[in-house]
Amino acid sequence: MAPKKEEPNKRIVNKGAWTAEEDQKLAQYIEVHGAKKWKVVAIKAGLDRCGKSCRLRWLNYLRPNIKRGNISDQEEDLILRLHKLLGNKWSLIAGRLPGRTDNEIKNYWNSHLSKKVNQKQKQMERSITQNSQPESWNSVKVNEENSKGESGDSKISFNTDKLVEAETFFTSINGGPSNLEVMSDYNMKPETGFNLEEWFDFSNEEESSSLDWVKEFLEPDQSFYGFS
DNA sequence: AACAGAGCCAACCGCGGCGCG
DNA sequence: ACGCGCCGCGGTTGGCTCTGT
Repeated sequence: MAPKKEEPNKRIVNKGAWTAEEDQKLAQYIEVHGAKKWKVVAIKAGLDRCGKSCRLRWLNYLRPNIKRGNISDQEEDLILRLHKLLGNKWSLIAGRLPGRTDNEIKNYWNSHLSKKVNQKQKQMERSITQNSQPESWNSVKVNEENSKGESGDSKISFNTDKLVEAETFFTSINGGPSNLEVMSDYNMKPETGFNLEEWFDFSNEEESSSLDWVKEFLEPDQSFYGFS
């Protein structure tokens, strides 16, 4: 196949790793003009990058208050719990972890936690063939279903086991909803009553840099997936 | 010391949702 | 109502680093 001809008026954009100079240009521009209209940001900042690339770089690397590495046990436990509840909704999970990005959490899950969960699951499968079903079995089964999540599907899947846990979870939080039964249909986006995505919207929260809410959320049982 | 394989993470890609003309 | 462009998300990939042989 012949290579595509470059369109005459099409900007040529850089790809690959960002240089320190590019970082500086982007950060300086956003500091002055703010982070909106990424396509415009890319052009006005003098970067040969697409808007998408600028957005990603800013959100995952340059944005202030970003925490990098060293995910604490508390954060890990929270990721496990939220993933169990939401599946691969990385942006929602990241929204509850101040300073963490969806990309970082996704990477952390794929490289660390998914293995842990799989190991634990296999361990349980072994024990189930030998003995009776362990108490925490349902939790792992639910997670397995979530992990299968179809790509591009914006719906949040629920099954009955998960709903029971979700209700426990939300009612444990001040002001949490108690009408999750309206969400009992599988693959149903909560149209009435409680809206999960709304609950995970922190745009108006003042304490987004604090993990205090986690203390309310975390139950005495620190080993949600059967390990801690 | 050299190589291979595994692990990790930054960045890209494709798709769906949304707003606007 | 429709088409278009932009934005945001989740999945995937490429390349660098680490570890074992």
